[in-house]
Amino acid sequence: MAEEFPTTLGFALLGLAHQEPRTGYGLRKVFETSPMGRFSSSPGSIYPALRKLEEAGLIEARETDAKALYHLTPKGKRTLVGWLGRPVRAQDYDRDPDAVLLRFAFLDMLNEPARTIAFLDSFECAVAENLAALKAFLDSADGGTLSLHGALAVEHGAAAHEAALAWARRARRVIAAHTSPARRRAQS
Amino acid sequence: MAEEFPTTLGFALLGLAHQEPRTGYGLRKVFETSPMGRFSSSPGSIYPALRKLEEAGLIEARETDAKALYHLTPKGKRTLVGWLGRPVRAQDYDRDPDAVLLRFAFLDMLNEPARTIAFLDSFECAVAENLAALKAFLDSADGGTLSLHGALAVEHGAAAHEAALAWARRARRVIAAHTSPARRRAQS
DNA sequence: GTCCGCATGTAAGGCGTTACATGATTAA
DNA sequence: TTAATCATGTAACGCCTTACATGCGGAC
Repeated sequence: MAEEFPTTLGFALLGLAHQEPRTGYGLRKVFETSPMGRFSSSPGSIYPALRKLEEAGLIEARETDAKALYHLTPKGKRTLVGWLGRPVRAQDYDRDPDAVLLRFAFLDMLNEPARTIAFLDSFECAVAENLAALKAFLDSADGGTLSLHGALAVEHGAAAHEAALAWARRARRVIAAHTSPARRRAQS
Repeated sequence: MAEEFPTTLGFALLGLAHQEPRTGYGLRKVFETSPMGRFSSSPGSIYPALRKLEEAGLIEARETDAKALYHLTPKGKRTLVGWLGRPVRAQDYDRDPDAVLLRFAFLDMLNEPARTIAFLDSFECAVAENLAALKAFLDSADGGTLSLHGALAVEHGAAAHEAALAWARRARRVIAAHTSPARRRAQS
């Protein structure tokens, strides 16, 4: 049923372990000390998630120096890269914007600006679609069913979407600027 | 454990049933045809939630015209009003912004602009606090641990918070304008 | 010698998700 | 009469949450 295997939390762990092998505790610390905290809270979710990733063959604990550091298996890396490569659908951003941004955050591991740009393309489409839906709802309901407060609440959502669009455009510029002469030469 | 009884979905149902008594199906329809859809999805969550609200004595099904319409009991109304009156804490907005906006949307049932203003006060504080935390994180981590993509992802969050602040200020103006001469006379 | 941070878990509970099922009424 | 909409559910499953529990090592 639904079989979306690694959970958002699972992908967060996968991405972090790929950045640098860590212990379970080390992973927890990241959640506690960064905005990534939204994806977890304390051992009750992390340790079981790690075990499931391990059972699925996506990570392995390697004993290094008396510490068991988790690192990605090839399969784990494939899974992570596959996740990163998915285009952003409107429902993705609607249901769980945080997960979408998590994907963006990990996208730098690919070191392929073109992938990031493609991500931002689909991101903008998705957000624009959701924004249009909100506006359509406001137009259709306004002057009737919707209270003043209700309309304002929907407008909060619309404002958030507009901010996301502006962010995406800025991100695109930043990425482009960062991929200037030096890197572009190194790539081709 | 944690005993936060009515779930966000529960409060959504409470608020909708208070606006106007509806059948379970009628409530479902609201979720399917409005941005409130974020709080539910299909019967598997709504019917059990309704039963729990009924068992807790917050709503009652009244047989009207061969249809069972749910309406709030006095206790249900007290619970709802109590929820609406809570100040917004930083963690509230951080953990579940949607729930906070849902509260705002229902706030009009009180018909007390002062309450709405108080809500917006605490809302702004909460958002500002979260925004400051994100900025502090960016400042502390920048130039080191944080990748370009990571920093951009955090900035997306910051942009959303700033949009929320701007929205709150605008909402305040709209509410104030709506409470102009005519209503103000009626109130005092 | 005590406290704090490292490090790793388990147990109970609840809630939402998906998917399956069923019937009545009304419109084509 | 066949399809859609109204109307109400159940069952399996999984995941997160909270809270509890434990042990080691270093610092003061």
